[in-house]
Order: sequence, then structure tokens, then C-alpha cells
Amino acid sequence: MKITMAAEYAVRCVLYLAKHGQDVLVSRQEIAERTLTPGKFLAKIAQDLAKAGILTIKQGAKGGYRLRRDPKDVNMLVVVEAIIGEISLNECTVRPSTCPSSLDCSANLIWQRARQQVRETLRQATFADLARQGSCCVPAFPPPLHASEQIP
Amino acid sequence: MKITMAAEYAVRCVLYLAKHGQDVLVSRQEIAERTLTPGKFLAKIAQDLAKAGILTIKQGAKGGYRLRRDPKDVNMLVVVEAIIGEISLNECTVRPSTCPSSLDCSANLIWQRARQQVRETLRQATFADLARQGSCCVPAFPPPLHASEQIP
DNA sequence: ATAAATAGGATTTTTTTTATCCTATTTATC
DNA sequence: GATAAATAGGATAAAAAAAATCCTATTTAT
Repeated sequence: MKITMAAEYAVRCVLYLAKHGQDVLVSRQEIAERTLTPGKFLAKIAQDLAKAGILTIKQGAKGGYRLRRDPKDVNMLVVVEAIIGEISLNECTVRPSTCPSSLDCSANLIWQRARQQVRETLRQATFADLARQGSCCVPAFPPPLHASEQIP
Repeated sequence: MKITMAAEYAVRCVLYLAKHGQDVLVSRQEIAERTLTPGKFLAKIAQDLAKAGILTIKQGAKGGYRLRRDPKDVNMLVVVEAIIGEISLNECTVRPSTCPSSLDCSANLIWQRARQQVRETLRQATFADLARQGSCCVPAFPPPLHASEQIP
């Protein structure tokens, strides 16, 4: 399984929201522009994030997204797996039937180990931490827009 | 970047060879059958492995492949990267230009860390170790064929 | 009621992966 | 040297996955 662009966009989106705080509503358009994500594509991604309980979507005029949980309770693993499903490095570890392997395959064991490490590292990265430090969305991005400065 | 089937086939191939010892010649056909790899596809993979100095190809009648190095000097990272290029988890870490990131992006840092761990884990897995233990190609596979038993 | 915004399903485009086809070349053996 | 057995290597096709967009419907502030 691959870490797709959709997963990267998801991380950017949640990070952007985290920088604004838990309950601040941000329009899809703003997020899309600031994170360099195609707007309609972001809509798809947000739906998955909403299903996973990570953000809430407000429809209608002045709609947008807002983080549902405290950024310290959201980590990269949760966000990424909300989009691409459980991370696995290769087919071998996912569908043993595609492999001539017995259950105790030494190569398989290595793949599993690597997979665990990736998942653990992502799990430890909370968005509270990420938002505190420099990040993808800042300072390359300008500071959050105020209502008076909304892009038309 | 994804760990493709080609990379998995490569690992199986080298593991199969490692089980036979450094300088034993094994036909492509035999490897393909025993590792459940499409024959022509294995040819492509073997060419990459040969370019990477991992095995040698003997053409012509009674041709085949043989491990070029001692199995203890070949590891999964080298084999996998010979096929798919340097492992990276996501675009973000590979092409910073696709990302609105500054150089010190905290999310990027996490991706890099995860990537390092995967690469290190694969690097530590030598084929001497893998061949010693149960593995993909044994015992699900029957023991190595002897000349007298060659598949026609 | 209207306009602004997102939802959600269908579809398209693009890219990547997987695999095969075909001709050429190499090598053992007779 | 001729022949048959193997693999090489480039081109191409088929399949799958990813990225993105289109279109209509629905929701909500004003």
C-alpha cells in the first residue's frame, strides 16, 4: 500500500486546522488554497476524515471544516489510515495467499517489523506537536486569513 | 513509493538463490515456478538485480542465475531498491517542490524518520539470516531439485 | 427566496504496475 | 558448424490504482 497524495493532503488539511485550534471553522476553499490541494479532491478527503471522526463538516453558506478533537489526540497514523486504510508495506503482509509463504516466513517477519515501526512513528506524531513546530502549512503559507481578508 | 510485486518477486528470487548457496546456478524457469513469479517478468527483475551486482546471469542453454555475493553481504534493502529505486514513503519527502513546505516541516520530519526506520530494518535483514530461517520459499516449496529431477 | 457552500455518486484522465510479445543473442551439445 | 535450449532487451498491451473533475442535490446563512 502506498502513501498516496490523498493521504498527504489529509495531513496538510488537519495540520492547517490544528494550527487554527480545535473548534475554529475554516472554509474548504481556504484550506485548499493554502495547502495546494485541488478543492474537489479535498472534499472527498474531508468526507473520509469526517467518517473517521477527525473533523466535522458544516454544509451550506459559510460552511467549512473544523477539527473535532483536541490536536493532541489526533496523530498522523489516524489521519493517514482514515484515507488509505491500514498501512502495509507490501502485498505479502496483507494477502498471504498471493505468496508461496508458510506462516513463519522470515522475509515476511521483516516486512511486518518495518510496518510496525512506520505505524508507531506516525502514531506518536500528534498534531499538537506538529502544529507547534514549523510545518508544511507555515511559514510557506501566510498567516490565517481574517474574515475581512477573505479571498473572493 | 510503493513496494511493488516486482520487489517482492526479487526478494523471493534472491532468497531462493541464497538457499542454494552463493555460486550455484539455478534456471530462471525453476526459480519462477518455485517462487510463483511469471517467468518473463522474472527476467526483467533479474536484469535489474544483475545491474545492481546482486546476481550474475548466464545465457544460453543450461543458463540461469546465480548469486554473485555471499548471502551475508546481501540484504533486503539492496534487493528492493535495485528494483524500485530508493524507498520513500511519500512524495513529500522526495519532491519538496510538490509540497507547500518549507525545509523545516514537522510533518516532513516524521515521514523522513519513518522512512529511515524502514530502510534500516531492511538493511539489517541479510539473506544469510533469511535463508537460515523458514522463509517464503521453504517449506512451502519442496527442497531444491537435483539435476536428475529437472522439470522438463 | 436566494445565494453560498458542501455532499455524494459517476465518470474521466493520468499514471503506475504487471505482464506479455517478438526478435536477437548466447551457449552447450551433438 | 548446426541445432536446440535458454536468456536478453525493447516494444507494447492490459489491468489496476490514483488523481482529479463533473454534475446534480442538499444544506444553511442572510
